[in-house]
Amino acid sequence: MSTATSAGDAGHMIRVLIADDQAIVRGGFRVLLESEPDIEIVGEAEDGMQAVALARRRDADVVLMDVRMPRMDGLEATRALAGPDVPPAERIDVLVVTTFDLDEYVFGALRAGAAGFLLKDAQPEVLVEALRAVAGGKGLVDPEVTRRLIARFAEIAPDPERGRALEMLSERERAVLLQLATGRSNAEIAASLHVEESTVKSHVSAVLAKLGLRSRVQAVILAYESGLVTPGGR
Amino acid sequence: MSTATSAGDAGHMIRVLIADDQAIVRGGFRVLLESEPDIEIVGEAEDGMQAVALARRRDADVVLMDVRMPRMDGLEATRALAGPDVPPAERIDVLVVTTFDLDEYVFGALRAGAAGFLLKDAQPEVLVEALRAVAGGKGLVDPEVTRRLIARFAEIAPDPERGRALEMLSERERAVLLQLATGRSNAEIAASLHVEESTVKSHVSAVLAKLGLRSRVQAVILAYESGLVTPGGR
DNA sequence: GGACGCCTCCAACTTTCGAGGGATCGACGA
DNA sequence: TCGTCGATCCCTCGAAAGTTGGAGGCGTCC
Repeated sequence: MSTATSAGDAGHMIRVLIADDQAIVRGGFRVLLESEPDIEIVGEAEDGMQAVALARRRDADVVLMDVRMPRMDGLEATRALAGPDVPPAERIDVLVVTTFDLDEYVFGALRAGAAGFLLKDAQPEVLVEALRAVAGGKGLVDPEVTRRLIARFAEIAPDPERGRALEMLSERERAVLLQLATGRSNAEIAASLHVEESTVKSHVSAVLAKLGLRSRVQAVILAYESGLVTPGGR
Repeated sequence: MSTATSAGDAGHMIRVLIADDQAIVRGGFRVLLESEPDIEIVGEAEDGMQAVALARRRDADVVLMDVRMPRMDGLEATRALAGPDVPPAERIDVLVVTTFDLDEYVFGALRAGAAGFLLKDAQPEVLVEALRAVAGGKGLVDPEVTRRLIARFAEIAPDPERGRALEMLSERERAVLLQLATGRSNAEIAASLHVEESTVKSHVSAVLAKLGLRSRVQAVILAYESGLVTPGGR
């Protein structure tokens, strides 16, 4: 929350690395960006490996990342620079720019930690604007793909309303439900919680009774539907 | 895919309805938009009820929707105009514009079917641009909130990689897994699939064996984690 | 024609669940 | 102080869930 020192600051240049396997494309980006007073191109990479290494060595603020690249693709490289496994202090923002408007790329890039996603046919001003937004701690998704992103989001987003029911559970019962949702048996939950299996059974029964369910499977489903646990559960 | 007749077309005006409970705000939007040659304000509403009714009666292309409103809030109104329960032909695009940058509003609006989400402190040009984008079948989310949208998306998006395992299942086995993920018992699945319970047990055992799992609960978890089923499961 | 995978079913068996009783203890509020 | 609630444990018992080892039919591929 405090890292972004307002990118457009006078005197503070946005250090950009361009990663694309085609020299022509890199050149295009370069001429486009070099005319901007607040943007500085600190390097070019022609594959994902180079992109990750150079971004770190040159201390880039933002990496302009293509998806299709040899050796390591843009999504993997994004994961290495901005993914959930990277310590927050070491993260480098990534703006993914690709020719291909594929869900696989869009959702993949965003899951990988990209802060922005643009199509290469976007207006040059949009690219620059997106770069500034990303460097400023904001995000930007091409309007062309935003609709699909929203649709997908609506599809997979849990309903917080359904989570209201979970409020009637005691703390311990919620803990047990959390364990249930990992697929553990009563015996395993007991071991993990350092209590007897009989106790776990009591809790499970209480959970089912309070939520009006008939089996642990239904409890797990509710845990997912309500957002108590998420597929990417970290 | 074919509806969007390129909003900025000469001769084709974007019919906009403004929904906000504060007259001053409506007035602000009005003067801002009336100077645009391709935008036509077809009405104003001061609550959600009015917004929905007027949008339909005036055949609006886009509704500029505030969130906090009396009688029916903007999220509910959005659901009524663009929600998943509305037949595609009757849907009216909604651009949610609010003062408050709350996750509840952002995610709520997008889940409700909004095509765009802006904060009221956005630049006027951005608002106009967003309006055109939405009318053109595109989407737009304020860069200020896009980061959080992406982060949330990454958190809840299933990993398609984990779905690869499901490919080794037979069609019938996948059908059984789908039923499992609704919380049905073996007996209920049997009834629903018009087979004997013993058959269902065979299939369930096969599913568990193929996926290397030990209980139906784990199978259901995999179904969610892989995206075979989603919380918003329609 | 045989091998193979899938779907359907069966029976017998073990293990796990989950419900239905209790019980004790401590905390907290009326 | 009493009542309530949560957490912990106990036991019983019936009902699910899963395993194992079949079997027959059906289609495909070689």
